[in-house]
Amino acid sequence: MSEKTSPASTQSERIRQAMRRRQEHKKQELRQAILTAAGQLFLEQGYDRFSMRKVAERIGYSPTTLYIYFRDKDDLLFTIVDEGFEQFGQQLVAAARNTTADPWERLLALGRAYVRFGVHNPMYYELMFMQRSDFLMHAPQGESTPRIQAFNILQEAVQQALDAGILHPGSAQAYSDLLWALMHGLVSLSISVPLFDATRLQQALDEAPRLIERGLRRR
Amino acid sequence: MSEKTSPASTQSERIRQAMRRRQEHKKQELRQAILTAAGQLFLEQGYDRFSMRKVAERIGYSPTTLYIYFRDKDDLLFTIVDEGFEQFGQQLVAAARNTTADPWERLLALGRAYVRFGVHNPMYYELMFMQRSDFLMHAPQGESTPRIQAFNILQEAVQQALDAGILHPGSAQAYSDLLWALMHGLVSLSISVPLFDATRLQQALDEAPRLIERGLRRR
Amino acid sequence: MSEKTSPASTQSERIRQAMRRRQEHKKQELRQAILTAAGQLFLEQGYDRFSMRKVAERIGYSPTTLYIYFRDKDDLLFTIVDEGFEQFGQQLVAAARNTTADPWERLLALGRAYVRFGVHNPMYYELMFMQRSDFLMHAPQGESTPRIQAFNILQEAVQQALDAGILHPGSAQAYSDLLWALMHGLVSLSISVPLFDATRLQQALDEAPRLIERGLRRR
Amino acid sequence: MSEKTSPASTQSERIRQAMRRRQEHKKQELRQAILTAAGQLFLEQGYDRFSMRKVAERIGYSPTTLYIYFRDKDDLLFTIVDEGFEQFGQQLVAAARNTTADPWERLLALGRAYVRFGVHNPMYYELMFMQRSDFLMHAPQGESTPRIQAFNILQEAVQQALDAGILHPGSAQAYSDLLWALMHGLVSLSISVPLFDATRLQQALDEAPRLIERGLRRR
DNA sequence: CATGAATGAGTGTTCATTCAT
DNA sequence: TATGAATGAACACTCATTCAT
Repeated sequence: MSEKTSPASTQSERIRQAMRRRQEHKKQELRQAILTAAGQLFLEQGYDRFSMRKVAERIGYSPTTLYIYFRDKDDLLFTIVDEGFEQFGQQLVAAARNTTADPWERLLALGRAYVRFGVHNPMYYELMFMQRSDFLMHAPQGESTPRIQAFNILQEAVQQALDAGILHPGSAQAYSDLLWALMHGLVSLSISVPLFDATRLQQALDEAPRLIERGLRRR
Repeated sequence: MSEKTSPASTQSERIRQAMRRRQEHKKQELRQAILTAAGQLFLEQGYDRFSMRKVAERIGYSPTTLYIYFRDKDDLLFTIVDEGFEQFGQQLVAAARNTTADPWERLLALGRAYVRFGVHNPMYYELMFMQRSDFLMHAPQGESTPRIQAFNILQEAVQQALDAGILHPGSAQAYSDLLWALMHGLVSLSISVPLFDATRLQQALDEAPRLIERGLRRR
Repeated sequence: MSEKTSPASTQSERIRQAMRRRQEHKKQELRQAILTAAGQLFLEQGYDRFSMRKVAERIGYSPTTLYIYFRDKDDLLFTIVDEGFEQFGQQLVAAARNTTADPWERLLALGRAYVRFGVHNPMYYELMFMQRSDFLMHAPQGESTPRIQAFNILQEAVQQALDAGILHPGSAQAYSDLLWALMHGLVSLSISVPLFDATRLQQALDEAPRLIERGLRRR
Repeated sequence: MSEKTSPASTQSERIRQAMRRRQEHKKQELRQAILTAAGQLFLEQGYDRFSMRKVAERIGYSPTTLYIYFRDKDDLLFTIVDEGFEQFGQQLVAAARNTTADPWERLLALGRAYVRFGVHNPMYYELMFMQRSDFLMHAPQGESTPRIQAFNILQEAVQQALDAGILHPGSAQAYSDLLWALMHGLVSLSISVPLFDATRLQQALDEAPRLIERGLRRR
């Protein structure tokens, strides 16, 4: 009677529940396997060579099976994008949290986190911001706020910096969009333009904080 | 004897020549029609829904006909991209030329020209810098310098500004990459992220020169 | 408990198994239907008018379906060729086995078997030795010895005859190649030269053993 | 007045005739160029990769032009085959003529000539006897005897040898068909079976006369 | 004579998806 | 739950050939 799950339950009820849990577990495992395989495939072959069949083949299940876990191709990509936004949001939040004291430092931290996320998760990034940015405005399954919300944090940080008198007066949105554009430009160029290689990216990144802080022009 | 086209020519020769000219004209017209239709289709449906057959249908010709004018699908896209780079290069050069005096102004003019090109020619831009940036390193038909050369002008402008002591000392490449990233970020977000609409783009653009000139941080 | 199929099995398990068997059966049937239709088409229209789509049409399935059963066109042909070599090998072996005693008789039996195979299975023969002899050097699926191995039996028979002192001394390979050429000549002429009809083939065949035994020249 | 071509002709008539001759000459030249290019293409790419377009491209004329000189693709191939049979016939006749004295030697000479033709002109041979043997029974343009006539010479030589009592008594046709089969087997194997390489062919050829003369069996 | 333009028919192949089981 | 079977739609591309000029 020490089982806490539900106050009064027969043994058979408990067994059935455990089975269901185990099944649910397995189900989640396969679901995850699909997502993982899809991610790999996407990374290796790119968006337009990505196909349900190839994902299925990769995990050793039939293509049909994928449709048990995902309504259609878009639903799968959608889910990947969701996971992407989840991690993205977390990393931005973490970056903001670690630097509560100094608003300026927080801005820089957010930028670094953004670029790091993109460079370390090109697959997510490409889906989220390059190939399927139409997903941006959809809400993740079960939630009501669109994914783009993840961005509020940047705008808030800018606003706080403005409030603290650290930035030249101006529109929080315009400032944060400029920062977004700069970071997106760096990440997306490094993803899609072979010429813009790791070295160039790094050198640009090294210079970026100065650009944001004091601009390029000498006085 | 009043016909000037060629010193000694029979009437039939002249007629034939005129016919050939007319045919050539028609041919160029159709070729252009293909390119135009391809552009529209591309804009409406996006890169991965683009197909030769749809282009053919759109102009009311058989798919086979396209292959008279273009070797294959890539050749068609290639041609579009070429035209894109042609205009792109010209507009950058023009922008640089109009502002010979002030190196700083020239930088800003280049930036404005870049963004304007991208925003006014999203189809070109998407092919050139987002979907088929592999073309960047190819040389256009008949030439030997890769298309990317169009960029030297930016780097040169940065270098001149450095030489003039207008910029904080630093790497010309890193600076110009930063500027490129910023502009590319603005253009590509406005192209592929519906949320990043004209208003936001404009507000960011209005602020951009100040960012570049003096940064965001107040002193 | 009287069902013998597997020691302990529920009824539903047995039913499922039977279903699977039936399905498997059906699948093999369709697979065979494809091969048969392919064979017919090949015979009627020849190698270069052979197409996957026509095969599909012939069996009343969509072209796509063929790709469930065969990786691609070559795989289909490959499979036909495999079956051909299987039968070919068996018939040669059987011919050799039936005449173990007399090495000379074995040679003749092999020759007869070769020609009979070719004449009775022109489709196989054409693919195996005329149109896709590149398959000769591939190994059948799952095996490692190339298909051409089927030929060793002829060379061995020649060697045995040489060892037995029945043949004029000479190279086993040269002898067996000559025999091969003679038989291939007969079969391929009868397949591809309409003029070389059954009667002529038969009359040549009747004379062949004498040619091989004592030549044409009178002494 | 020394021009002999036609008894009474004005100068203009003669000029026109010369022009026509020159044109005719040019026309024949182009026709020949087409045939040559077709031959090369055929040799390089094989029967089923042969196409009118490629021939046209090779000579630098438009595909349409080929249709001025040849009714259709088959007509072109037909013409090639004709030329093949022409040379083939000549070489056989020459071989027979050079060895008038000894009927046996003549047979061998014919065999050698046959094989040499096939090996030196695989393109002709393949069209004539392997891929388009349906042409065999057509008559060349303007003639009435089918191309296959070229073979009478072999049958005649056999008959002469029979008459001279040099061969074991038997059917001339059966004997000549056997010889044909042997030679065709050697040539066609060497053409279409990569495994049957030059060395093996040569060794078989070296042994062939003995096979024909006295068979393989030791007495 | 030669061609440029054009096409209908056809090729092998891939894909997302559904249905019955 | 998972699957095997199947398909309609599409794709890029090639070919032999015709027509008007």
